[in-house]
Amino acid sequence: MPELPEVEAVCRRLRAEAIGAGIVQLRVERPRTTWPQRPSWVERQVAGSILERVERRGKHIVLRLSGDRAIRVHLRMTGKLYVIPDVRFRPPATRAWMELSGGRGLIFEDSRALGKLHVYRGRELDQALEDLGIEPLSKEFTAGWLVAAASRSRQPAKLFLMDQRRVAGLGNIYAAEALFRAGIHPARPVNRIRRSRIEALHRVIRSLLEEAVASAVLAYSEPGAVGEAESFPCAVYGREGAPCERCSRKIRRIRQGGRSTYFCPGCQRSSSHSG
DNA sequence: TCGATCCTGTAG
DNA sequence: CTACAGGATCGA
Repeated sequence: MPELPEVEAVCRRLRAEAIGAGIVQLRVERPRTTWPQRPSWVERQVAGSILERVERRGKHIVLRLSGDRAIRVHLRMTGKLYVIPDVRFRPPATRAWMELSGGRGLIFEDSRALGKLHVYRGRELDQALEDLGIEPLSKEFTAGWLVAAASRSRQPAKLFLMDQRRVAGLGNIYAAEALFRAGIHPARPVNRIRRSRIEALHRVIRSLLEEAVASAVLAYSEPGAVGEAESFPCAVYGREGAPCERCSRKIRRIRQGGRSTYFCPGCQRSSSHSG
């Protein structure tokens, strides 16, 4: 379920609930979850360590452990990572889990089982993350950076935004929402978009993500909330056929890179001369 | 740069 | 039954 804002919410909650906890044991229920690492090896690396820090890089969750170990979790489409009070009561779709000190459980639940969990020692983690692009909420992500990156690519705007090697953390929803706010047609090659509009795109990516993080954190802090942060009010995503909130034209859906793209044909024109 | 693929669940 | 799902990777 997660893009950057939801992953960020998960990280914050884990920090509040699990920092300092001992990891009594890790169990991998599904070998493919840690592939190509062997489950038995992964389990051995982690047992007996302390959870010291929780970090986010793009859509990846990094659990820093004592003993110079790190766990990297990617939730993909349907993954959830959360603490339960009693490790004995695990949901059916649990793909991996940790017994924390005191009998609590850290659960990696994932109905579609596309999510991943890997363990790294020392510097190995940096290698695993080296292909990831810039953090869109960092100070390095400037308008100038985006203008330069866009000028070097002929990719359609939406695929450009979703390319994790460029900007890390945007997915199908927030890429579409950002393009709507910036008034950019999702199929438009990024190197043919006016500079001022790329600068606008930079601004809306920031504000959109900040809003979405706030919204996800709020939704995810509700008691009982376990994985969902489906609270963000989308202007285009999932609204095919509904009227655009700005111009009342019908939201359209097209296919890009095998995925659905939603956009407003009135607010996001193929030519750069839209209003 | 595209399509197929990895999986399971749900909606139509 | 088919289509689709907030992701990423692989081979053609």
